[in-house]
Amino acid sequence: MSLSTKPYKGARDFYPEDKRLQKFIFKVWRQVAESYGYEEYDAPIIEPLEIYLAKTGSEIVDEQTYNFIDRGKRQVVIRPEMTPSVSRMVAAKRQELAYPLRLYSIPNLWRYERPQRGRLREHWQLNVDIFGVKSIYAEVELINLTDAIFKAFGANSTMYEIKVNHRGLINEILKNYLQLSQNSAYNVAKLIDRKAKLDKADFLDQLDQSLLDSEKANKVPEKLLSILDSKSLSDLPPALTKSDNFKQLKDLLSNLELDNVKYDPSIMRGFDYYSGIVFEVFDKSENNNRSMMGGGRYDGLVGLFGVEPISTVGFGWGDVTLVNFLKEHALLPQLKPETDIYVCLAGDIYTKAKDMISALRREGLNLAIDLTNRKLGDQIKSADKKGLNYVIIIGEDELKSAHFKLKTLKNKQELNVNLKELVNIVKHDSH
RNA sequence: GUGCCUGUAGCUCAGUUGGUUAGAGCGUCGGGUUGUGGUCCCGAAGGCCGUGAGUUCAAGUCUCAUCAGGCACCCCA
Repeated sequence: MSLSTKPYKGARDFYPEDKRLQKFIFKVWRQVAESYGYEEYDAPIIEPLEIYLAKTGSEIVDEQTYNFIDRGKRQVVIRPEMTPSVSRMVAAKRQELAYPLRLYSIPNLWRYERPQRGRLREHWQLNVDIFGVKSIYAEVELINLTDAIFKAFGANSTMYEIKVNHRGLINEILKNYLQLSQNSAYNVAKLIDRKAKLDKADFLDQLDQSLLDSEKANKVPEKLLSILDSKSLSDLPPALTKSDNFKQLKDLLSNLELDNVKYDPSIMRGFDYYSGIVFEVFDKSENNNRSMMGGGRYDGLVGLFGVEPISTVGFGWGDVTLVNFLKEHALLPQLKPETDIYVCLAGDIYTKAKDMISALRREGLNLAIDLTNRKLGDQIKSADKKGLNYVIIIGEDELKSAHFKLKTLKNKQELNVNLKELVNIVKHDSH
């Protein structure tokens, strides 16, 4: 019996090629977040169970976390999301932080679930949060930031759609407008969340099961369907347009100068802690039929740590869904290896060539030396296989003349150059 | 946790209504002479057909179980 070479189910190995893509994604995420004034932070990958219990949503904690009892008999969890951690950190230094506080992080998160397209057991997630802003300008900023990231990856607004809704407005609809019981409201909320995945008949069937007879008699299904069919805020019944929540949504939409944002009454978001506006971005391609990223306002989470609550808006954006998006729209860049030059040695001259190589490294070039003393053809083959473009050959002749044979693998060119010329050519090409 | 689909070489797959020693392409390794790769030519290695049972004269092919993977649901990035 031999050991399996496969990575753990739902988790990934990152070979250099994969890691290069990840580095590229993180770089874009960081650049855009920092261009909006967000600062990077991090937290432990293990957290006490309690910080998820209160508000995350029970199924995630009960059934989808990696959790265990540590040697000190503490119940701990490998973080399934970042929001409770950052809330904890902010609560801990609530008095001394400067607001608005803008934070971002790219944690690796784990959830115990069956892997499928766009959903693994592990992913890297960009988390961006702004603390201490009560107005919808916080939401405006984060949605604009989201859009800026898409643009930075080369996407255009026909490739994705930003959908917004308001948790408070949903609650008003369910409790005041439709007058649902506590229990029915809960079930209907979960059902609305699934609406996009159900066909009309199934949706109606499940709606029927979620409601009390008195509610059905009260025309709840008809009223609800009419609301869910709303394509814009102006389609909502007049009774709802007077609420503050409605006004916030309206304000938000009028402040966003994007042509791919729209109100969608079925956007719910899974986490229980959302308290205001929520938003999600969807790939317009049918092949990626699930939410790419999402977020919203959660004004109550910091307060759970025993301090005065702080208004917060944040979002999470997973790398798996992003890569699917980039692939789908042919936005993956050609990424070059980090190594600039492959050094082939003609003969056993490593010791003599060392100074020459060091001199090149001092010029800021990345050099990989072939240490095998194989035939030159085999050495060049290695460079080609690694995807490198430049090869220099160093042998007795080159050491004497202080020149290199610089080979460009792409076009088979071979130049005899000195150190300065070599540096110029390679640097010019790779930067 | 539930459902559906799929397991044949490192990878992608072909294997006729069950019928002798299991196939291709790519990849790998070696060769085509001495300091020059990608093309081309020649050659080689590499499979208990996921695993276990059953049906049959005969199983890669049929049945069941089991494991693994994919997709969908649940939930969510």
